[in-house]
Amino acid sequence: MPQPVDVRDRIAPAVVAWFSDAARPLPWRAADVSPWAVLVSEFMLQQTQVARVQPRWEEWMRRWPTPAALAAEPASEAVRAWDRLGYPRRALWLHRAATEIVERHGGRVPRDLDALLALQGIGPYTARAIAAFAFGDRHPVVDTNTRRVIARAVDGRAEAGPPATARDLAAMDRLLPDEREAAHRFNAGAMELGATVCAARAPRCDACPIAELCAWRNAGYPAYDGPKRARQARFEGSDREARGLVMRELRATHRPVPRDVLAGLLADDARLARALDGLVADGLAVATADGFALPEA
DNA sequence: CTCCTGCGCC
DNA sequence: GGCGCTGGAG
Repeated sequence: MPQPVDVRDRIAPAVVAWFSDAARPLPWRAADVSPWAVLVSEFMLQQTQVARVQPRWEEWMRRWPTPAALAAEPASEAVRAWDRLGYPRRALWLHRAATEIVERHGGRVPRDLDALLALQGIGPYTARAIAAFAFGDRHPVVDTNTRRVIARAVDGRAEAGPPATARDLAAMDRLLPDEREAAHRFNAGAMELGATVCAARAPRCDACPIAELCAWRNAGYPAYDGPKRARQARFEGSDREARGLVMRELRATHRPVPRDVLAGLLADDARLARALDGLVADGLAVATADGFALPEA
């Protein structure tokens, strides 16, 4: 059962108060970081945990402190420096976004939501995260953690179910304080709560600042009855693994890698062929006379 | 095994 | 709305 409005209105203040003590001191949350630094962190954090992102982010900020600095280098360097963060298309997108920022916005990260959404690799989540966290503007920021917190605290369900962007944004907007700074802190605090306390597997309700307000807890933790999320396919032996192996090889050198060298990485030649096709289609690899290489453009 | 600050494209 | 995309940690 959903919460009555008066209970719902107590959620944000409680989360904001909790967050002022509980916030992890992540470097991209420091007061003096640039919007570009926030943007880079948001790209890296798409589907990737904080602990893995932090060292890569530090390196990137030292090497490319502005969009212009990154745009001045070939995309191959971005892919190389992405290292093993996973989903290497994000490195390509980030490089492209830097170029677009230089071309369209004079090298400054735009503040306007539609301008942000028009950049490569920036979708509904990342655009609002940048507007909210880098510029302090009031927008609902909804990631997988926030969706789970809302599902539990407001809707009384154990899981959020499949994403529905418009509905998710509206749900967060209803909880969001009017005042900018409070909205900013609630956006960040709700994500933090989902990441550190209201965890998917093992929620720590004893440490939760809104436990007494939580519809799911107050209903006795009913089991999730919605659509089951699809099982993630096995990674060993998958095409994903093959892509990763090829990319690791391409990143390790500045010269084209002959196809037979790549074939030595994989017993299954059909799998290699699919991986190469996919990587070329994604722009992550280019075929040359001497083999495959990272893209320079 | 499941989960992770999503996105672009079909 | 559904699918594919990486890799590591718990």
